[in-house]
Amino acid sequence: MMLTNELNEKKIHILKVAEKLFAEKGFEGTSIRSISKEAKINIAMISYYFGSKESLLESLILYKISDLKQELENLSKENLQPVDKVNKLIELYINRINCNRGVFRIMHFEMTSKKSSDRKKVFTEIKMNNLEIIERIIREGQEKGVFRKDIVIPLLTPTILGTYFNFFINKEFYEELLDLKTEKKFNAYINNNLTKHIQQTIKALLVYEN
Amino acid sequence: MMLTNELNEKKIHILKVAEKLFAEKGFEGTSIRSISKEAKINIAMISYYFGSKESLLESLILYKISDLKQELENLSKENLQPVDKVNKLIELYINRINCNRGVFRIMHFEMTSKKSSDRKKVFTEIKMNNLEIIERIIREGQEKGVFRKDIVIPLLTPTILGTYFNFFINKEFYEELLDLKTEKKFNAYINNNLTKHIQQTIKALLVYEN
DNA sequence: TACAAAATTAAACACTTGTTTAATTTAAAC
DNA sequence: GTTTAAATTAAACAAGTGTTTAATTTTGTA
Repeated sequence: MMLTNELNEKKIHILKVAEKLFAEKGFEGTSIRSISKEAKINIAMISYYFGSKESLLESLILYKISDLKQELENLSKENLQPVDKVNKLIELYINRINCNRGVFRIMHFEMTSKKSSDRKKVFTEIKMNNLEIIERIIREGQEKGVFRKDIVIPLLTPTILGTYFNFFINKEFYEELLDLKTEKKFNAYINNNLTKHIQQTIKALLVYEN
Repeated sequence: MMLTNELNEKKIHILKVAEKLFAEKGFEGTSIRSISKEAKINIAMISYYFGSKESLLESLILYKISDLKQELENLSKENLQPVDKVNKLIELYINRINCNRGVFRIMHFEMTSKKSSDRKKVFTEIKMNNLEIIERIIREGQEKGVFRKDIVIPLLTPTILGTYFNFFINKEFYEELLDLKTEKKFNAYINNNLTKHIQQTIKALLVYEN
């Protein structure tokens, strides 16, 4: 019955459609029917391929973030000045998340209520892993005497990701305020101005002495 | 038919129950039936009192944030050093939002899909207003020569609120990581450590020179 | 007490949801 | 060409949704 973890072309097609709709309407707000309609396949095919809506989401997330870990790992081993490394980390993070809004929005906002505890474990693991990498980079900067010693490292991620997500959540507001009404302008602002803002913020926090 | 905007005891009771459930399960995830069950009233009473689930949410939001504007207004007129004023602003913001998680979570996370455009207008107005007050405070600090001149003021809010929300969204992760497993500990951490982290971050950004 | 308005109720309504069934078509293997 | 498994379909299913109805109880007033 084709209920495997492998991804063929049709499964990928479905995942892409699902991602698009999830990004627009959220996970709960997107029905299997709307996915099947948009993907031009029969409703039953989704259960046939993925088993359930939940498993579909799981497949989507795994499909989308599988190589982020490796990218971060590579970065942490690069030979860069501490500040540059952090800047690059932020740039990589924001760009990556911005390219995969749909999934990350669900991961960050719609996971609170659902408590499929094995999935929670997977996410906790990912977060733990990312935190360890960041920790390594910060400690390196501290040892080189560039960063302050009293940084609460686990709170850096909320500031980095939170700034992005809050900006993104208030998309319409900032589109109006900053004249970013085309998708191109909006993305350009994120990749330039917003990323720079976050980099400045984190740098200031890391090196500023009272 | 009791479809007014005034709030009697029973309506407030319903709002409180709704807030609690919304905080736990989200707006879409909370059914009118569950509200009526928890509030120990008949399902029909909610339509009877509020008209619809949407209007119930609207009532809840207005009920919860009606006096925040005044608080901010008062703060901006206080006679404080720029840094202290910003710190107090952050403290007030975080405390206020943390006390009204349920509503703010919905306002920030569940408004993307729904586009009841008159409600959007109300929120845009609130955001605009808050931004103006922050702008006033920052400009004051710039004129006094304490803050940098090149601050992108509209991006301060995403960093302040985003940090909080991202921390809150990942509640379970940080409960584990930082040993905050009781509600008391968690709230204490927010009111002390997290607030301080945000204050440090914003201060560093505002006064740090490259 | 009698009357009218308000409050409350159980039941029904119309609709959407995710999932499953059982029949049919397509594809592959022998 | 026949057989067997996979892919695809339309239809049904069971459960849940927000809302409305119409009947009943409670309340306040004359």
